This record gives sequence, structure tokens and C-alpha cells, in this order.
Amino acid sequence: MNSHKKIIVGMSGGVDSSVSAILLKEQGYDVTGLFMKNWEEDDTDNNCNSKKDYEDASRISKKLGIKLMTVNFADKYWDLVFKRFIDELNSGLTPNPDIYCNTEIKFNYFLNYALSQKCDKVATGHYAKIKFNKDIYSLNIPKDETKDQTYFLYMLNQSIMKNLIFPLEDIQKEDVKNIVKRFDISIYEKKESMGICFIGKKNFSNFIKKYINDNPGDICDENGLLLGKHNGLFNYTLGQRKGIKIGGHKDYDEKPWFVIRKDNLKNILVVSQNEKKLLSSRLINLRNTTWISEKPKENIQYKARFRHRGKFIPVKIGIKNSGYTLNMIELERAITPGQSAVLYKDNECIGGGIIS
RNA sequence: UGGGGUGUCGCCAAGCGGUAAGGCAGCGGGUUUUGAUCCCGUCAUUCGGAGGUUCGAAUCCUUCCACCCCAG
Repeated sequence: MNSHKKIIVGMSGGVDSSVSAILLKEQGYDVTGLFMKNWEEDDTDNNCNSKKDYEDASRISKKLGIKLMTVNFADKYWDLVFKRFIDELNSGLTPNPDIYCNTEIKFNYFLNYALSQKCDKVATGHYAKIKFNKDIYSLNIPKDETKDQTYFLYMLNQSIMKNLIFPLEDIQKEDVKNIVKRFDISIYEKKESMGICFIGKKNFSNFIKKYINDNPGDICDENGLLLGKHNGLFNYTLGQRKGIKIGGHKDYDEKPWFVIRKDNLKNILVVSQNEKKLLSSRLINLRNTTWISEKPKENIQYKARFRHRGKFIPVKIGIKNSGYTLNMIELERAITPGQSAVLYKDNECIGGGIIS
């Protein structure tokens, strides 16, 4: 019954998109895979990630008996995602490149390319649930809340969602594993997830060194006492503990140090052993806000997340002519400029913006 | 130069004659489509060097070395 419907599924070579393809196939759709390459590997890289991913996607597609197409958006990725990532790092922010990738590439160029191949719908392996009610599409937390990826999808809108399917919306992680077993799609190193796509498992600092010059400065405590040296504020994010390389000090507690502030003007990394200093309820200004169906209203309590799978914090929206603000009703740890704040009403993700 | 003090893992730091705590950092792994957070594991056959006393020393003695402080 679905056989006349053509669906293109974005295949990454990973478990989730593979299972998505399987499910669609089992539901009788005419399924075609589409592999996207968005990063040209450096010649010096010994582990060629995207090549391996393609091999996985290719092998799995064969096993499923579906066609696999390929697109290359590496140039667009470089301009719209990577450059911006570097720029924001240089200005002291903590960008989330995966958000840009979704906004600029996956749900823009990639989606449109897929649609141009004359398909009815485009599917991805995201864990999120699309509901359609009274002519409105809504984005919701999926059945498996532990895998919820709505945080990365807040930039979706009606015209995008009308073309989308998330086959994993009602699937438990366990079921995915069972399906993988049943189909015997041995996925190398079971790469369920990875870091930033272009960095992969590589060390962040070593990777970024190729694109940003070191800019050494001091590491100080809240009182300005010198504790160490850093190689550039771009290596750090608020709340970070690892990589500060401060050991024990006389007259200080035997506790770890956390980044509590980045002083971009003086190029100073401010650290503290008092983690409570990271808790904040400050008024948050949002930029680049997008809303999935309708704009949020003032004086209604929403829930907000400030990091992927972060705690839901009750907030109220403020609307100014310059944009939206969030009034925190509870404290949250390490709210970081450059990251996204994503808003929810019950289980529905209504949109969000970037913290400035 | 005289007097005093200190030297234990990369950093802090227990130990005070009975066979090297702990924390931080680091490293490895788990969790995670953002560098994080969090969780788990690992990390000094050796106590500044050389001798000596002792069944046995990081712990006592001698001496050398280094650093610190006070005198000058």
C-alpha cells in the first residue's frame, strides 16, 4: 500500500539511520538511501572517517536492497557551518556546529536535494516525534526520552516538517539494537554517536590548532590571582573542568577547578573551585530565534533546555522589539553564550534560539 | 658568610622506625550527534643524592646538593 510512495532516507552509515531505512522498507515504502558528504578529509588524516561511513552506508544499503545515492555539500558546509564555528570560537562563544549543520545543510540543502529527486518524503534517523494536528505539524519528544534529539531540531518549521519522517519516533533504543541484530548489519565499532562530525574522535585542541592560532594568556581565580596559563580562550567553555591543567595549590581546597568566565578583553580564563558560581538565573537574550508553529507568548511558563539532554528549567518569555528574552525561574549550571536555548511546552518542542 | 627551615608522583599533601593515604592534574574507558558536565578505571618497589645505625628507615645519624627565611 505504501509501495507507490517514495522515501529518501539520509544514511550516515550509523545504526540509527540504518534502522530507519529498515523500518521504512518493512512498511512497504519505496526506499532510497542518500549519503551526504560534508567534510573533505585532510590528507594527513590517518583515519578517513567519511570514507568509512560511506562504506558502511553502502554495505548496509546493499544488504537491504536499496539504492544509495550520494551528495557532497562540503563546500557549503565549510562556508555556512565551519567558518561560522571558527568565527564564533574566535569571538569567545561556544558554538554548536551541529545546530548550524541542521539549519544550513541537513534541513536545507540536503532536504531540498532529496526532494528534487522526486520523493514523497525525506526521512532521517533522528529520535524525535512529528505530530500532525489541525493542519499543524509539531515536534515532540520521542517515545525513548533518553535518546531525545529535539534539542538539535528546534530550527524545524512547517514547510520542512511537511516533508519529513522520523521513523524512530516510537522506537526504544532496545528495539533498535534488536533490529540491528536481526538484520545482522554489523556496524563497525558500533558508532552509535560521535563528537562533532568533522572532528570525530580526535582531540579538539589538536584539531582546532590547524584553524586558530594560539593566543596564550593567564588563568586566574575570581580574585585575579594567577594560577596558570592557557593557550587560547577558544579551547574552553563555561563549566569545563578537563584541560585546565591546574593541580593542587597551597591554601586552596582539594577540589577541581571549573571555568566560570572568559574575559575576552584581557584574554583571561577565570576559574573557580566553587561550582555554585556557575549557577545562574540571569536574564537571557536570544538571537536567531525560530518557532516551529507559532510564536511563544509572554506570561506563560515554558520549559527550556540549554544543552543537549539538559535539565528542563521553567522559564518565562519576554518579548522586546529587539527580540526574545528568557526569565529563569530556576537556576541552571553554566549557561553558555553560543549554545542554544530550546523551549518546550510539555512534550512539545516549540522552537528556540541562540544564547547571546 | 653566619643562624634557622624545607626537600615524599606533574601540583598540593599525609606519613614521625615496621615495609608509600588522599586530593588535583594527567591518561584510558563509559554516557553524549556541540570542545563539556557526570560516571568508572588507572597513575611513586619509591620518598633530593651518597653513606651509616637497625631484623627492618621516607621516618634516626653523617655528609653533600637544592630551595626558602632571618641576619649582614
